[in-house]
Amino acid sequence: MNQKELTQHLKQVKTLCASQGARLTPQREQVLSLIMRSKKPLTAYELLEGMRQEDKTPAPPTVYRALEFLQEQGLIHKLESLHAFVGCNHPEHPHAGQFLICTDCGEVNEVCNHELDESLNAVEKNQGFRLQRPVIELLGRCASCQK
Amino acid sequence: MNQKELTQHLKQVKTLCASQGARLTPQREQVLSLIMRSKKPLTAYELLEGMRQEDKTPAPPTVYRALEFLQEQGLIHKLESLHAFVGCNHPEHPHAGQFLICTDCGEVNEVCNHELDESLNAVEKNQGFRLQRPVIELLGRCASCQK
DNA sequence: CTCTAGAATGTTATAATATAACAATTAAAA
DNA sequence: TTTTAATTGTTATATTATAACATTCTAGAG
Repeated sequence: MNQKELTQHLKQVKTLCASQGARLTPQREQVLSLIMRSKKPLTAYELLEGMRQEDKTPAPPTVYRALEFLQEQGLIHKLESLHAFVGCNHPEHPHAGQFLICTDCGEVNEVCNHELDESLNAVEKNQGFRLQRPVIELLGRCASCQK
Repeated sequence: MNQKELTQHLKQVKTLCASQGARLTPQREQVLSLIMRSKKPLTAYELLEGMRQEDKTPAPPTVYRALEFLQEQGLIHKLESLHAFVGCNHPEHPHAGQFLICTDCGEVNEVCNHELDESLNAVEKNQGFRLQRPVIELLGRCASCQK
């Protein structure tokens, strides 16, 4: 996401947070910006690096707290298989993500496959299971890396 | 899995490994047994505890190596969202697992949903993505924990 | 059977990820 | 303005995982 897109995104996110009574503080906004600008998922410690100022680096709890907040607001997703975080492009309606993760170039693509959603619903029904947090991370090689 | 089932399972697994030229050493067998007997997924360090003998505890690389071997042989699955391992009940034909994980009681249920598999195939085709390792972990509440 | 190469294990150290606990500060609400 | 709750700062430490190198074991060649 380039600077222009980011500005636009942040504007939308601020409105969203305001409507939820959630406070997007400067620190949280900084973490979100770092994530949205990155082409690749970022780990907590990579974000800490990114937050470093001339004189001081924040401590781990700082970034983990920001990440917790951003996840709660549905502004980012955590990729369990990578211990890393990616931005959510559709924060306006909460959803669990489905991710295609290229093990070659590292790019991550959030997809919204309806059929897959329905399969999950079916599993829920069959098993009497109440799904709260689906983790769908599809690791493999993306189209361009196969050439 | 009870003692009798475990014995039966180990017998099958030994045959399987033999046919692959893979060596199921006593240590690897011990780790597999601990995992198969457990009702809950076990972390690497829980397994280390389980491997402790009167006088000495093995070091972390010991258990991580055994876990690596067992995963390669398709005898166990790693749950990324829990940093823990569960046994595979159908090691005879290799497969990626789909897991229902109860966040209440901690039980894990490996399911084999065909529809879900097909959805994954569809995603692959649509996106030109070559799926190598799907991570499907469905966290929620199991039927009995909802009562 | 012996030798040897490769596999497996042992050992030490440390990297990478994540959270607990409590203090200080800031913002919102009464 | 006060006071309450949320946020941030700080220190320490827990948890998960791997690197690097030494030693031992095992299967197969000769």
